[in-house]
Amino acid sequence: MASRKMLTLDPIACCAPVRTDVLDEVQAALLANSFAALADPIRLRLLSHIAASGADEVCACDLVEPSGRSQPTVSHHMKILVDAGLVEREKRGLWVWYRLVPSRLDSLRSVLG
Amino acid sequence: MASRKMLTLDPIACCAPVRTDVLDEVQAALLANSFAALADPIRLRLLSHIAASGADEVCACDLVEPSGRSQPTVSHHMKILVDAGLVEREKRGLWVWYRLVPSRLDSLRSVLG
DNA sequence: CAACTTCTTCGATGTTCGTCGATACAGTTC
DNA sequence: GAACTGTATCGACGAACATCGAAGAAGTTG
Repeated sequence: MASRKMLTLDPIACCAPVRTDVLDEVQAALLANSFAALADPIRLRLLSHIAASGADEVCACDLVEPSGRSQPTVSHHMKILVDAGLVEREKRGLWVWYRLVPSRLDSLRSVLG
Repeated sequence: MASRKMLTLDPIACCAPVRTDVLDEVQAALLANSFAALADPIRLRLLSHIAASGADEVCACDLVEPSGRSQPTVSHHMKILVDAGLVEREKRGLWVWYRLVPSRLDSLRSVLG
């Protein structure tokens, strides 16, 4: 609002009342964290790589080379995706396997609609 | 692939072939930029504020106080949303009005599905 | 147990980001 | 034109981030 109505302009020009926010600060922080996980080209390509694979699991060892980044960097990015709940991690023997979490992607999608 | 197949473990344990990425580097960079616009709690609440208002336009002057940030900071964040194509800007008289761009939100949503 | 493999964590570095006060710009009022 | 109002830009600073090499942790092989 501020001092907007103290000016004597056309009253139609400004402003329609604004309802209360639907997102409180906690929700916004959580969502922002999830979107931040998607806000990096490497991570998007890692996700895409898993989604585009025929299998529903992908070995970590198959993510390093196509990403064009070092192995520690890929591990770092995968941790961010896992922490955001977009990907699940499972270690079997020496190898680590990643799976998408469709429900989490769905819930993010619903926020945009 | 790496040296995965040089080890003599259970061949079923590792690894299914991985298809080519669906996202090339250019697409990934563009998408990452869009998601980065959503990767901040203040910007999410600004978007939410516009969406939750009855009107399809919201005056910039009504975004500052509920955001809890300074006017320059809000202006900065709105510019990021506009540059990402998520919001449209229109100046009328002294005031600036913001509108959501549903088509852009839709296209982002479709990426997650 | 010793050597090896995969992945994570640590430490360091350069870059990007959010924030605000001060200032500049655009439009209105008198 | 002078004073005022709403918004954008500038400059600076601290925090967060991406990146990599090196070292550590977990697991396998012989």
